[in-house]
Amino acid sequence: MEEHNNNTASDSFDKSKIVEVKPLRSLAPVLPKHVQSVFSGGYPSGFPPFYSFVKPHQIPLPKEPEETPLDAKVPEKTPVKAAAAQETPVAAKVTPIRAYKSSVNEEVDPRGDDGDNDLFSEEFVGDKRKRSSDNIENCKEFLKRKKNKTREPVVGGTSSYVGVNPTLKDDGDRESVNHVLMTFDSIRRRLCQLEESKELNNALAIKRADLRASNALTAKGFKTNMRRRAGVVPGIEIGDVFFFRMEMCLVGLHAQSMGGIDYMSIKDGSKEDTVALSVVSSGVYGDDTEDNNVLIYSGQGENFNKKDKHVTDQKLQRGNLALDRSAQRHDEVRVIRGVRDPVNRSAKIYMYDGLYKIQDSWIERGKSGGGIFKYKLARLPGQKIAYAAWKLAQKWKAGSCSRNGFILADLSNGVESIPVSLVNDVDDEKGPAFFTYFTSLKNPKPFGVVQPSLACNCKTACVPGDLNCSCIQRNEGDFPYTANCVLVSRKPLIHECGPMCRCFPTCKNRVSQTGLKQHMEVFRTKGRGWGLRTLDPIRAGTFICEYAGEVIDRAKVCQNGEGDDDEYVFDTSRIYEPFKWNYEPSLLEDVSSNVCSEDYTIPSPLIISAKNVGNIARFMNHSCSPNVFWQPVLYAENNQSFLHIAFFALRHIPPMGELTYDYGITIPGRAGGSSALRRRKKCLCGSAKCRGFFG
DNA sequence: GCTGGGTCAATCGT
DNA sequence: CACGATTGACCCAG
Repeated sequence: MEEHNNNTASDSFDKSKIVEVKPLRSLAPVLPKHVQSVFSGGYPSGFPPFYSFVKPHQIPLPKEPEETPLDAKVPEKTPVKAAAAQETPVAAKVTPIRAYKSSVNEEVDPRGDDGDNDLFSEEFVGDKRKRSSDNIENCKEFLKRKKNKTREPVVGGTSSYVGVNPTLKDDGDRESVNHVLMTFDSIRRRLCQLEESKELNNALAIKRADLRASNALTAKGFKTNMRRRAGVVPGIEIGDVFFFRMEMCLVGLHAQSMGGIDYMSIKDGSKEDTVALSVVSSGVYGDDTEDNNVLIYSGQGENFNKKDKHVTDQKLQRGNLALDRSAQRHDEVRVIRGVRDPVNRSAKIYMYDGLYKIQDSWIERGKSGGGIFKYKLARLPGQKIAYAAWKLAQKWKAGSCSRNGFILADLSNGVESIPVSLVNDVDDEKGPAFFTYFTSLKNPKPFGVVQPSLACNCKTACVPGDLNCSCIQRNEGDFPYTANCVLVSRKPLIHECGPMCRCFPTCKNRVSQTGLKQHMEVFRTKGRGWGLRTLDPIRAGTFICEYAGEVIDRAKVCQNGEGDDDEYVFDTSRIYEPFKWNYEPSLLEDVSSNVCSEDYTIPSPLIISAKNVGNIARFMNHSCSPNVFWQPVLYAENNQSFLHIAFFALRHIPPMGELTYDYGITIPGRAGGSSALRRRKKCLCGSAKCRGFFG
């Protein structure tokens, strides 16, 4: 494999290219001060506890809040205060959200009155297909009932699902916000999967999965921060990103599903008044300015009537009136910046950019001649840098702007199709210790299970719902990814198409083999060595990278066990804290679905050392509230199946967000060496749910 | 590959 | 309680 050592070639599929990075020092592990049982008590049997995600932003960390001063113009002290001020003002500790397993359902039998059953049944043979068509039936039935305005039971009763604590429905916190967002997206992904697999059969399409998912949650009262408020929304942090307007509705950031201005009426003594709460800048009216702390916002109202071709002025009513009143009272208005998604041109990404005040308003003539209200909003000083950081990141990506601490443009030296920059604006370290950049596994061992047919015979690309595809068959009939290449559900094992399959390399069932898609950066953290962060916003379920390195056996780990040699070891046999990521079928009325187990089944442990050979994954730090998870992926090469470890985004990750995953805990006595505890490192993740140790 | 028009639709206020 | 105003998300034609 190593004979072609050509760094200049740019074929990202060629895993054999190797690049050398200058040797430098590496960070020694910090040893724990005292011994502690990490998972003391374990979990209630039967269900995994839900992660807390209390402090998902690793930048800035509470202990080092001024890390990454992205904007030199901001005085050094202000961001610190801002970060503290932005801390959700939760008065009392709220009981954690309970997760419990869905019991056998007693939901309404979706069959009966619907005559569409024939659309789904014939072509499918076997148990799984039948259940799958039931799922579709259930969804359709649910949607039909929703249309007929049938009231769904609220939390409690016989329908069991993972709900929102009733006390958090009005006033939420970080945990409830993340819980709602993750549940929303899990359902949305599942609906996409159902829709895409159904297209082959010409059946009724489930369009607008975002709206359907929102319906499903709304029907169950699965929302948070429903009390309308001006100013800070508890649990929502400046810089949070959203991929659908509905997401902002569900967590109380902006209640209008379409309208750009959210407002409410208030009673001021005997007088009724109206206040603007938030605005969503769609980024299409030319509302961007040179200064990222200023937003020119256009009022609402049709300016040009297409029917009678009549041009009208905007009226000082509704949202426009609310903005006017808020301007007079100097109220704070939440601002959400909408930006067109460069990856998916028809989609938009939204970022919460904190509180602004209306400084000025005037009327302009629009292109068609009608009067348009304009509002100048200025960002309140002292808030954590968010939208401006995103803009800066875009400039850095384009190389159109110099930056502090810049060391290397591409750590992978051309091996990745997208450069991986190296920066350190923290200390004098000039780079990580020597290693060889490589994007897959060296010396992999064939997977222990004999597969009857390792490859599929699809002609161009495997199509969701095509049950003749042997790769889809091995995924139990489900296509693991949506058309956007987003993972739908965690599974014990994902079967991808491989080099032996007849389908093209562009087949959507090869997500983990297509290389880096996001702009990544290796950066110096404060106190945690090097870390990995993204310059692009990443949506939940997105493939990030494989854990590349040399496959080693346990004896080798023991042998290397002293010192910091095991710092770069990934080991599937560690204890990993379980968490729920997949959709909850009871929320979908998808009750007959066989929900994927989220327990991985790996017959023999896979141990990978990225000490000498590896990719960006080796720089990802540990967190007890991570935003990335790993997933075993299997595909065939040279008549044998090989297991790979693929990393996916656990939730949306904002630009400049650090990527972290749970390193797990080494089973005592198994790790080799005299004491397993020796290897454990003090955790500095700063999460509220921090276990204190990892490794 | 990109744009622009068409379609469907959720939410809150009136 | 129904309807209107708003315009996002996505699709398809050009």
